[in-house]
This record gives sequence, C-alpha cells and structure tokens, in this order.
Amino acid sequence: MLSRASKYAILSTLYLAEHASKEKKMSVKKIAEAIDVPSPFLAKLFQQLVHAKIISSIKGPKGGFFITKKNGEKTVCDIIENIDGLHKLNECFLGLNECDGENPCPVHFIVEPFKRNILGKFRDKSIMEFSKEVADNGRFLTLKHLDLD
Amino acid sequence: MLSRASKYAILSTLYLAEHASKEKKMSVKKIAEAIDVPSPFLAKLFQQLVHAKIISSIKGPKGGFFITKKNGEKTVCDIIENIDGLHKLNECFLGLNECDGENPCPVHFIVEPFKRNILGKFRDKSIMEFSKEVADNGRFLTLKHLDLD
DNA sequence: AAATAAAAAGACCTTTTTATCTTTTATTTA
DNA sequence: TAAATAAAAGATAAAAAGGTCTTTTTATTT
Repeated sequence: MLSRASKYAILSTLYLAEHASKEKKMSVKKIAEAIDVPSPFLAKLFQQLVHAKIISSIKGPKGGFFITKKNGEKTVCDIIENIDGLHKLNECFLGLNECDGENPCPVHFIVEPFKRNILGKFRDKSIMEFSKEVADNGRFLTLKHLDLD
Repeated sequence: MLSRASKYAILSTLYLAEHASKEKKMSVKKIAEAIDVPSPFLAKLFQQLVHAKIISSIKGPKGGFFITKKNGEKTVCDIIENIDGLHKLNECFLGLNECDGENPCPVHFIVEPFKRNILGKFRDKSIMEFSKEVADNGRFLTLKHLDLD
C-alpha cells in the first residue's frame, strides 16, 4: 500500500517532530540510526520533504533538520502525497481500475471503510498533533528489533 | 500490500471458478484477455497455482486450465500464500518490525481490525463460495476500463 | 504417424524501487 | 580566513518486481 520510502518518511518526520526543534537540530545520520533506516536514502527523502516545506533544514556545522511551528501544521497526508502520491492510498485492494460503490470489487465494502478511516486520520491531524499523540501514548517508532523481555 | 502478481492470481482464479470447468477448459490467453492482464506473466502465475493444487491443467489441444471440486475448496488465502506469502497481509502498515497490541504503531488500532476482517474473509470462504458470491452480486473482475454510461 | 495445440520450464529483458557514493554549497568556529 | 561540518544535488549501483520469449513436453486430432 505505502512504499518503504513513504514509511521511512512518515516515521522520521514524526521522530523529528518529537525530538528536534530549531534549537536542537538533528543530522540525518542521527535520525537514521535512531529509527534504523539507511541514511543516504533518508537524506534523499528529506530533500523532498524540505522542498515540500514539511520539514526544515540548515546547512553547516550545528546545522541539521528540524520542524518549525509552520511545518508542524502539515499532515501525514502531505508526506504521502509528496513521496508516493495520494493515489497509493486509494487504489483498489485487488487492483481493479474501476472499483467504487457502484461497481465494487469483491472486497470493496471491507476495504472502503478502512481507507476512509486511515485517510481521515492522516488528513485531519497535523503532524504536531499526531506526534504529541504518539509521545503521550509512549509509542516507539523505530524499525530496530526491540529487546523487550 | 498485495503484489500485482497476487492480485492477478486472485482475479484470474475467481474468473476460472466462474467460467471454466473440467468440461470447459480455458487457455491462458483467453483468461488473460478477459481480465486484461499480460498473458505470459499470468502463465507463470498459473504454473505456481497448479503446483499448489489451487487450479488444474491439461496440456495439448483442447487442454487448458480449470477448477475441480477439490480445487474449489482452497481459499484466497492459499493463493496469496503461494504467490506473495501470507506475511504480506500481516505486515505493519508503517513498516515497524514489532507492532502489536503491546507495542503498537501509531495506526495499529485502525489497521488491525481491518486486517482481521479481510484475512477472515480470505480464509473462511472457499474459492468456490467466494466465486459464487461474486457471481450472485454481479461483480466484474476485469482490469479493463469498463465503458459504463 | 504427423501436425497441431496448449501448458511447463527456464532463460532473459525492462522498469521501478531501494540504496549508495561523490561533489558542491552553505554555515560555523577556531 | 581556513578548517570543519552538515545538507543539497546529482550520478551511479544493486535488488526486486514485472513482463517477455524460446524451447520442451504432453495430449489431441487428422
């Protein structure tokens, strides 16, 4: 449904939102290590996110990435739109070109409510709100293998 | 979520279930045309499905693919398992390695019920039952651009 | 038996996605 | 102002997915 690129972008943006600010910028390398994604790949993604004004960056020593108040008003939808394109979230689960209430695929009425639900979540909550929720609930965002015992 | 290969395999198996039988076998070419998928690619997929005893085939003139009563007892889950592997249906929506009720990703509680739902549908209904449902509801299974006006 | 039709098998090609490497540019600090 | 640091930009490489082609095998029909 989502490409790995979008997933990386979402996770690292949420990570940024929680852990960085204009006063505490973070380098790609640190973020990549924290959530365990390949750092040159993440660097590329961040270029796109900066371009789309979803995150901010400053070059040079003490530089890095961070999220401004304005950035934080963007949504996860904006991330997906800029990396994968929103259609990726809307495609028919079985790949039919025309699949809607009028002409549904065999699983349309199972998939459709889910899509509406997740799209709503991604569109109606700002990244800052989303990030706050994640932090409040103590959720991890890393791809690392957690050692829970 | 599902690869194109799995989607092709599901659609064409359901198509077979509805339109072919031991008495009326169908060639790859005809099926590929009917649902508009690349026929050499479908041929490859069908090899795997025959191997997994999800569909049957006879070589030579008047040969082709069809579904026996025994075949029809298999499920869509079986198809997915043989083409993509079932894990594809179970992966975390945001790509986290460990994502469950104990340690949920930010959208886990939206995604999990949906996954249970669709997995149930794919596992508890046989291909024959599934196909009957599709036929009864007059659903189309083609990837073609339908001319509805 | 020969011709033919269809699937099986396997090699091969193309495109997309994922990932890396190198060079350039901007910023800071000593 | 030089050295160091970090992102930007762009070229390249590797892997996976998607798709095609050719040859072989099997079965049927004439």
